[in-house]
Amino acid sequence: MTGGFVDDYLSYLLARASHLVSRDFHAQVKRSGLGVAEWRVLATLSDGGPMIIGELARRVLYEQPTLTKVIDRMEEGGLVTRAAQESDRRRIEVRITPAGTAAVVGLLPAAKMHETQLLASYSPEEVALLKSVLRTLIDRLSAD
Amino acid sequence: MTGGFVDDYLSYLLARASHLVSRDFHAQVKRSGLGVAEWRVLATLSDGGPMIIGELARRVLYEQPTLTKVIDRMEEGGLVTRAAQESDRRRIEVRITPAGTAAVVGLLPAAKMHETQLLASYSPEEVALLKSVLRTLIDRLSAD
DNA sequence: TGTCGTTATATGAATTTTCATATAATCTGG
DNA sequence: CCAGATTATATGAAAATTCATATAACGACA
Repeated sequence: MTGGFVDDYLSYLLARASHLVSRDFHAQVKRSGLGVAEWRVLATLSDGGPMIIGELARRVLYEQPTLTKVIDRMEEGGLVTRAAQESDRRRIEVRITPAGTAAVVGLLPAAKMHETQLLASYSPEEVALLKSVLRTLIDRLSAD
Repeated sequence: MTGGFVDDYLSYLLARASHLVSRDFHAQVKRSGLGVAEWRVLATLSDGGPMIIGELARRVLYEQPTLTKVIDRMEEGGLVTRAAQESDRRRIEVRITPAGTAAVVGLLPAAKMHETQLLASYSPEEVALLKSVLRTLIDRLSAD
């Protein structure tokens, strides 16, 4: 069952850890009436302010055409608004609405709590190193 | 751009690192004529031998009905075969074919090389701790 | 200012994925 | 041995995702 190539392969460890770590919380997200895509968009916007489609797509790990359709649905549902920037009307700024904020406000502390529980059995040094390695990987691979 | 909740959130760091780490290699997989799902299935089977649908679905991080359809296509394409176990005919064993092996055989060393390059700038201790934390997270969350 | 190359988002058709449930085999208690 | 509960996979309709490309706005330069 274990011991082969795959079980020591970084891509697989990351994919599986990511999958499992998200699983329980994503179930909670769905119970609250949001999909995972909506959760990611709202968490990102509520965290960092308005963002254009392309940047938001990179942030939430979707292709641009996929995100455009997610935003279509969310705009329809009143969770976000869409408006072209004055200075460059190609750039469409997505902005969270009060309804969107209301939809995530309860999930944000739940997410923090979920993370705290997950990491409770590791030392602060281990957690710091884990996050540091992940962040440097991300930074390096984002620079394209 | 940085410094908010999301940028320090473990789920997000894992998802983004996983996404970026896989991106280049997945492009290579697609150039070789396989999809990501096919690559994962073939890598898993070539690594660990035949496996029933349900276990394989957990391994490759797909829902069971999704994997059933992936296996439909792969069986159609001659990459795997499907056969019920003697002892329990509900359990369908998926087995890699010579054609399946031929399709992944070039990718496996490429995957190893990709990982080696990614981790080249970290110390062995950092790599060991990273993988150890990921594995303990996985083990803990798999136990359900 | 008009044309060309570039960047940003949208769209449509085809594929893939999901959700709920059907089918089928096995197990369990009486 | 039988009826109901459980487990494993398959199926079908609906939804989401992707790929290629269309549309539209901007930038540079003659």
